[in-house]
Amino acid sequence: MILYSAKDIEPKWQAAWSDARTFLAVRSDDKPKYYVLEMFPYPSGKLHMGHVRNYAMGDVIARYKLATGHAVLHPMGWDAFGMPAENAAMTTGVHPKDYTYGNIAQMKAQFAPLGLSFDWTREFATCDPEYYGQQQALFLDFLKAGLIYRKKAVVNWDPVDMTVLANEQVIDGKGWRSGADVERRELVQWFFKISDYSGELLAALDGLDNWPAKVKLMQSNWIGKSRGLQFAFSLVDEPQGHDRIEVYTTRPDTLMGASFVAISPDHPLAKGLEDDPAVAAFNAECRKGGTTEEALEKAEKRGFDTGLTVLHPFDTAWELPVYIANFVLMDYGTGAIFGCPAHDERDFDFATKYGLPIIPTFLSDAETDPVLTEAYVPAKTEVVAYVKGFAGDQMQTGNAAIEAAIGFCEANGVGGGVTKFRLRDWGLSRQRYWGCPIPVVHCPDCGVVPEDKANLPIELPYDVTFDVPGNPLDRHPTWRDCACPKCGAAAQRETDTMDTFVDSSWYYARFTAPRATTPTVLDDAAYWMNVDQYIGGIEHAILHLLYSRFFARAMHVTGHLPEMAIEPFNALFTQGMVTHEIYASEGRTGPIDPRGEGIGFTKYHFPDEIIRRDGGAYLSDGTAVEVISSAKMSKSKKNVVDPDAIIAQYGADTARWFVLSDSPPERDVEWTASGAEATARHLARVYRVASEIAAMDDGTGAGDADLIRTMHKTIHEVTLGIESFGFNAAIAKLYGFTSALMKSDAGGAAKKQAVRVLAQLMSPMTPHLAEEIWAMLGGTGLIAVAPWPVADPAMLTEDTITLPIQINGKRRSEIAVPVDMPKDAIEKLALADEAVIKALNGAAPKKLIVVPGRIVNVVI
RNA sequence: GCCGGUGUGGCGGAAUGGUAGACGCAGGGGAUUCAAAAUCCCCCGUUGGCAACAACGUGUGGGUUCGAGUCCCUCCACCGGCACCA
Repeated sequence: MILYSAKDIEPKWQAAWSDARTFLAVRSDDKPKYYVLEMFPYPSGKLHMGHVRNYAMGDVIARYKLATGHAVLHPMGWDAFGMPAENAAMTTGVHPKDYTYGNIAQMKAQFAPLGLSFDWTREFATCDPEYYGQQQALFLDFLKAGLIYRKKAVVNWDPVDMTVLANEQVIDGKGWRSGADVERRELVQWFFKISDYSGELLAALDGLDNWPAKVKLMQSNWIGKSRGLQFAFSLVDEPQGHDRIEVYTTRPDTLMGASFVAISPDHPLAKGLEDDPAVAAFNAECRKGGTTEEALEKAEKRGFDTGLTVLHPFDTAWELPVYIANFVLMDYGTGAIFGCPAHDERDFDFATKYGLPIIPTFLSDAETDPVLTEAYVPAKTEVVAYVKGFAGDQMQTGNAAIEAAIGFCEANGVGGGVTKFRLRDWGLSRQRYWGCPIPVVHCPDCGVVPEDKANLPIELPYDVTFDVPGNPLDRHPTWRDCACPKCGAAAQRETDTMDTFVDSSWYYARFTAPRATTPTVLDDAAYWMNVDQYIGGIEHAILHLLYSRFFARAMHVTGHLPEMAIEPFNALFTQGMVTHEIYASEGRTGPIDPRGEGIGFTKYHFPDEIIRRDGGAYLSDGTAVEVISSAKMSKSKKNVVDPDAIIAQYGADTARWFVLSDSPPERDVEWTASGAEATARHLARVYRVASEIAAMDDGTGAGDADLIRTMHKTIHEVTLGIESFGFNAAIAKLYGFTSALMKSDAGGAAKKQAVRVLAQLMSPMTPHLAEEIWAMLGGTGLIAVAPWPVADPAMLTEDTITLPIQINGKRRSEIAVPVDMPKDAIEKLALADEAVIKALNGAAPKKLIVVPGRIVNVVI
């Protein structure tokens, strides 16, 4: 018996592809181009199964497109800046640069045995000066084009470590290392004017036909277009010279129910009142905790009565109290709101807490002066009776009421209707070392001066230390010192670096000309762009993808991309995670750091430490282990399976096939040892069957026609499956075809034809095995570039089909009919069916539904 | 808290509004073997029944429809995102 050995065949074919330069992206005049891109990885140093899945999917597409005659661009690179390298520097003393490039080398070595069809000649890392220098050039062009500006913005401030923290480093409102209460503090930072594009980024979502609807919806909600009323309350006294409070509301229809005004603790008026120690203390209290919207929204709603009052715009005898409230955000609208407790749950709670009036403006019936026990929030389409309103009595809530209210206010000189977006400008400044330096200089005379492009790249200095928290660039003895590009005087560099999202916002464009001495080359970009298929995690649905869409537009405005590339990703696919069971036992290993292993009293175990028997799970010493349901593979939970080990045991084809076969690609897939074994067994079976068939004489057999028909159906189904990302369904069809091939009594000629097609259909998933079989059956050249098989349409239809017969929607019988039998003939046949006759019992059916080719339903 | 998604046998899952459970795993039975491994064949939602078959069945509760896993509403659970994790 011939045994299948992945170990022997996989390196052989990888070398063959490499020698033939099979995956080199080459522009072509006579082939259509196809650009397939998977979100590039952060070089953590360790390839995990999630990577394998992501890149296996991209590889299926890339190889399929190659076989269907495209000039394919399938590049790979590294999203290499970021916090982990600095954390490693702090904990182990390794330099971020050495750490990062070391990790890249390791991961690249782990990629090799997977047999992925990358064009490695285009590889780059975002931490290469050749890359980030071009990014600095883009920054300067964006700055010149007015797409970048400076303003104050809040950051998480650790008052003990005296450093800015990422949201991830704030745990329950405390700094992850110091444990100190985090404060929100303002810093002057650089911003991209993404909000200038709010309307366009929203409108253009409509054209993204091959994006998941959910991603478009999430982006749409994130951009958050709203229609509302902007107006001002007059302050009764004029504290600190303020005579009015500007308010934006999306619910002007509740204006008659206003019972208080609340301003953000960061509102100029609130800050102006800080001479009062009580106000200062309250504001300081509000500034505690992290900056995330989640933290702010979940915090207890608190208010401080300033004692100030404002006048209701429609009744100057009506004074409303002014509160400072922790739930009002300076970043939204005007940093001030009015509260209508009757029709908003949060305002209702606030009013109850502080004893404020609750004034209904509309009700479900005409009841007057009711006492509400909770906020009354009518459904969008509910018709309500207004007791206090703008347009009289009966009216729908929702947009009609809001527009009516805006119209009434405008007519009476109270503010105006405005359209606002929720999307905020993108702050790109980071107070960190391991990122792209922002290429500006602070000159004592000229102020903020952009660097000369001739001085790019502004390289990160290597001689830095991480012994104290904070940005090493700030305390570097010489790196900051420079000459002002404008006047030549001694000046200092900006020490902030760029958000790593900047790096990943244009790498797809750089891949089209990765060695160019300009950010892009228009001619190459015009040829390869857009990305025809982009693949990555759903966790990037909003930020990364939105930033990239903005960046492509900004790059077009500054002449770095053609107009056709302003929506850089034609099609998007978001894949699920790879998960694994978690094994936990009692026992404390002690916290290593606040985020690491050993939190609480649970000890986790790697899958290969576990022995399954009698339906339980045990360690080798017999200790029982709790099996916790599957979750995303993570180091802290130890529920990881190392691709290296799987490849060593079964080969890359098994790993690839399994991660593609077991779940739909957009859903999570659970890695199971038994599943991997079953896959290995199946691939061995395919190999064995192919070997046996290769040894057959060319002849005919009784099953020839059936086998060839099945073959054409499989070609059709697998092709459709690949094109629609139905990899798991396509693989199920390949199982079926293999089994048909084994059972068939077709002759050698037909079987050889079928097995060659089987190899071709499998080749995107299991390329090495496919090449081996192809060679075994005398296929010409590499299967990777052999033309994709085409199904004969005539082979896809059957002459007769089985129609199920339902009685009152329940299946009761079936009839076999010619595929083109007319409807009335089917009706006659159905009524003649034994089960139908019995059920009708002589009566006529109430209704007879015939869906040709599908079903018959007899309604009695 | 807000936005988005998911929920189907013991398990992963399949199913243009039209036969629910394809395909795979696990399990059971058999063939082969001195025996085992490997391989091959059959069975396999739940309940009742020897069986034919019947009833029930796609997270919960309602609705639309001749017909709902699929569409609409409610609730529950879990997952992703929430602007400095990448």
